[in-house]
Amino acid sequence: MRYRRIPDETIRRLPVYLRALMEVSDSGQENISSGKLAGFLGIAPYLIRKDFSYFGGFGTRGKGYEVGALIKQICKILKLDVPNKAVLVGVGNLGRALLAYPGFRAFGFEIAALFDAASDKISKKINDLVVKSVSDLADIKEQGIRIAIITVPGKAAQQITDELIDAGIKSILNFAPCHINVPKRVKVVTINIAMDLAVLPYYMSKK
Amino acid sequence: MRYRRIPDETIRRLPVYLRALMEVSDSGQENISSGKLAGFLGIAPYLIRKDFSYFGGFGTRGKGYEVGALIKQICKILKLDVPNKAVLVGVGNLGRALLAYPGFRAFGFEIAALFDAASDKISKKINDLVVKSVSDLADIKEQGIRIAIITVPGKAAQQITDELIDAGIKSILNFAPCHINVPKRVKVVTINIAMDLAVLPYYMSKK
DNA sequence: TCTTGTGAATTGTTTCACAGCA
DNA sequence: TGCTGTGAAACAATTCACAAGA
Repeated sequence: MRYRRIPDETIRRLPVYLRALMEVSDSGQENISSGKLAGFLGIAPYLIRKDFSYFGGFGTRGKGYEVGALIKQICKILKLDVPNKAVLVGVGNLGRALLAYPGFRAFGFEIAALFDAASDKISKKINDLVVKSVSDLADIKEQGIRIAIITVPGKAAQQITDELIDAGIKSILNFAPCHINVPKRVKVVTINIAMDLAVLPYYMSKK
Repeated sequence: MRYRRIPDETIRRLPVYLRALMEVSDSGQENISSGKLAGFLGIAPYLIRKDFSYFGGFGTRGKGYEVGALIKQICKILKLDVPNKAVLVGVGNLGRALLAYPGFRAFGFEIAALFDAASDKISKKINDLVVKSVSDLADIKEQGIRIAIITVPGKAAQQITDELIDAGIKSILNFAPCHINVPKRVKVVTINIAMDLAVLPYYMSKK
């Protein structure tokens, strides 16, 4: 295939493939076809093939894809082949739930620092990590952390974002229910739980 | 504008607009232009105008959109103008965090029933709700609950989904890190926290 | 003059159909 | 025979440019 920019949608699906492949691998299977994978994932087989083809065909005709090799390849593409440290800002209910969430580790992520604004939380220890004051955010510079997870109230989100960027953060997973302004070089993914829920009644009424 | 199907992406943005408009309204402003709103949201002004235009022009040229009327209109489109009850299945860390999450209420959602599989959680009371056993899921039929939020481990997700559908659930917000099979008439939105995080290293390395 | 509303152009993504290799 | 890989077609969403109303 001649060179083409890799679609963002393809990148978004790679972790989905990765997780499914890790499960297939655990079950001992060494090969899987796009059709089988499609059954697992609810994604069309031709879309799976096209997605994989952007990175150079590593399937075998008649046989499917080699699971182990594919896992390695996707990890490499996504830069998950090295450990990734993240800082969590906002140790409320959601923040603490994320801290206990096992899904991050599976992709090689480690939450390596905690910050909060509330004085009653600062200096408390959670999961072997001491919660620090947001006024000390600059500390993460020395730890080489480039990813931040924000679970602060909307009102605080922009200021925390600015401080994180000053402290060298290069990408952000944002749970605050609002848009945050960042320089173009910084990537933001916003997860907006209430807003994802809010579309359901619309679709329900259509059926 | 001649009739056209409303894009899914437009629907997905409506709650975003709604939340911003509620803030604008709280601040006392009665009118807002697409340009101003664009500044708030990081969405292009012409896209905002096009989105609103699908529902019939309710702006005024030279002046902008009437905030109160627009809020009412979007609520009506999304069917958020009536209270919506939801059931939460899986009262782990994430489930409890969602239970405490104030964002749902702002859109008129109420978590009206809790279920879990773990016997040590069953019959416990959280926020005035008693946790029931998943074997009693059929109970929700009588309560007229049509929306479910699933925060169970991946392994349990499909079985819970099937039982929810038997119990009359029409749409699902799924936090389990896997695809769930449902009949076409049921709408599923999956939020996959770890997978949203997993794309960040890729984009970081591009800059 | 300001700002909406919208056809047309552009860009991006998915689906199809099938050639070609194991 | 089974399944990949991929151009081309179809579909979907965004961006542009500008006419027209307040």
